[in-house]
Parts: sequence; C-alpha cells; structure tokens
Amino acid sequence: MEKLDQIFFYSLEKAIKSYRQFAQRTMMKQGFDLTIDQWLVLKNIIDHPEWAQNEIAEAAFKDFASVTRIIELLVKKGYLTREIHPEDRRRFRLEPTPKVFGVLKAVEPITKSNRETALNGVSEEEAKLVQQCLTKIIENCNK
Amino acid sequence: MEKLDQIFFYSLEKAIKSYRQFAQRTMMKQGFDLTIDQWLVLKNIIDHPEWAQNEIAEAAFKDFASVTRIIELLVKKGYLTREIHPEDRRRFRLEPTPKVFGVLKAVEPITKSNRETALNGVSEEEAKLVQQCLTKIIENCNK
DNA sequence: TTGAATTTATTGATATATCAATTATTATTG
DNA sequence: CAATAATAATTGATATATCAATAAATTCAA
Repeated sequence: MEKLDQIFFYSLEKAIKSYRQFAQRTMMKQGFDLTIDQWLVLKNIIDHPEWAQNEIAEAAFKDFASVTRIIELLVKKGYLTREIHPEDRRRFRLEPTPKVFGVLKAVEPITKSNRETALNGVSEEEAKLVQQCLTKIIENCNK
Repeated sequence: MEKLDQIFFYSLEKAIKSYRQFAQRTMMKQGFDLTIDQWLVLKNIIDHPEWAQNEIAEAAFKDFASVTRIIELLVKKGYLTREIHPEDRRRFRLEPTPKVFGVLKAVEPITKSNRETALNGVSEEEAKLVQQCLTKIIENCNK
C-alpha cells in the first residue's frame, strides 16, 4: 500500500489546489474582487451573524490570525463594518454592508457551477464514499 | 447533490489541511528543521537530479516562484548547493549536501507512519476509488 | 547571423498559514 | 474584592501561493 499512500496524498494535495485555482480563476473572470478565502469567511459571517471570530475561523478551517487579516481586508473593501460588541468588549460585531448580499447572490451560481464542473463524471455514490473517507482522515489526523 | 457538493469540497479542504498540520507537527516533534514543503521539494530534487526547477515545481505542485524561494532556504540551511548549469546557463545545478541523505532516510519512516495513521480505517479498495475520483477532479479543473 | 520568440529563473507585491507573544477584557476563586 | 486564570483578538516573524513584471540565456526564423 506504500506506493498508493504516496500517490493518495499527492492526489489529495493536487486536487484541492487544482480546484482552488480553478475556482479563483472563475471568480476573477467574472469580475469579482474577492479571493475564495475572503468569500468563504464572508459567507460564514453572513450565515452565522452571532458567531465570534474564532468560531468563524473554525468553520472556515482557518487560523485565528488569518481570519483577523481577512476581515481587515473585507472591511477595507467595504463588505463589512466592524464595531466593538456591546455585550463583550473583547469581541467585535461584524455587519455586512448592503452590497454584500448582491455579490454573494451573484457568486452563488458560479460556485455551484464550479463544483459541478469539478465533479463531472463522479457519481453521487462515489462522492459520498470519498466524503466519508475524507472525514475518517480528518478524524485520524486530529486525535 | 448541491448540499453534498458543498460538504465535499469543504471536506477536501479540511482533510488536506488536517493531514498537513499533523505531518508538520510530527516532523517538528522529531526535531527536523524542515517544513513539509521543503521536504517535498528536496525529495523531488534528489529523485530527479537532472530536472530543471520548473519540472521540480510541477512535480511538487508548486509555483515556480515558491520553488525558487524554497530552494533558497534549503541552500541557506545547508541541504543543497547551487551552481550554474554547465550546459544551460539559464538553469542551475542543484547538489544535495552529504547530510541530506541521512535526514531523508530518517524522515522516511515518519512519513510512512503518518500516512498509515491518516488512512487508518480506510481500505485499499476505498483508497483506490478515492484516488481515481481525485484524479478526475484534477482533470476537470485543468481543462 | 541578427532580431524576435521562447525558455528558465528571479523579484516584487499581496494574500494566506502558522506559531509565539501580547493586549484587553471577562470570569473565577480564594 | 483583589489576584489569577481564561477568553477574544491582534501583532510580528517567517513560510508559502499567486500573479505580473523582469532579466538572462537560448532557440528559431527570416
């Protein structure tokens, strides 16, 4: 299995990189000034408006420090406003600006189509199996 | 399939990140002063001594610029020497220093064990299927 | 054989990842 | 209630990713 193991993790690395590059290219081509990481963080903030940054980070598989910096950029780009949280002054209250919703809505079909393209030729069964496998790997690496 | 798609790519992202973190932790714990990216590039250079940097980059799924910088670090850390290639002055000849081989040999069982741990509970059949799936995704994203 | 195109690699700018140290605030506990 | 611990987030340093611009050497074509 040794050789396969090697190929396996190489493929894993290459697959996610290929997908990220592909998705980023598509985003840019459509004229959005968001990286897919910024989009991911933004989406998590919208979906969970009450979460603290560290919870956002966890949901987006990101380091706290990265999230701090990504949020900085999102504020600078005018997608978010940030003020101190009224109930816990260690935290911040992040508010999406009005333009966010239009952008997210516009990005939605692109993301959907990207995923479909990337999974072309992979059946739902297979996808489920792969997904289970990945979950197992995640567990194995985190204990 | 939409919801699954989303979970699928989230899992993909999380799996490779979990594995990389796990592998990096193990490397450090064993006292090696290499990142896994440096190790990956170094290993490719050893395995293909005649390759140009751009070929190494491709094999390691890395950007040319990243490889340039990683090689700089490997030279600085005393794992490589670099001189101009005698047959093509645009290229460089990269030579591993003697200490490289010992280090790579010492890292080998760690990598092997990391992969085994990560794939614990995943059968060879499943791994093969996942691998095929990943290959399909890579192709889909690159055409 | 010169001039244009191609190849190989570097550099700069910006974004993200990671670890460690730090700050500010809140919670605990003695 | 004061001292301490825990929590939320930032900052600094270093590594890697990506894109664009550039430099140097080589190849090719007129």
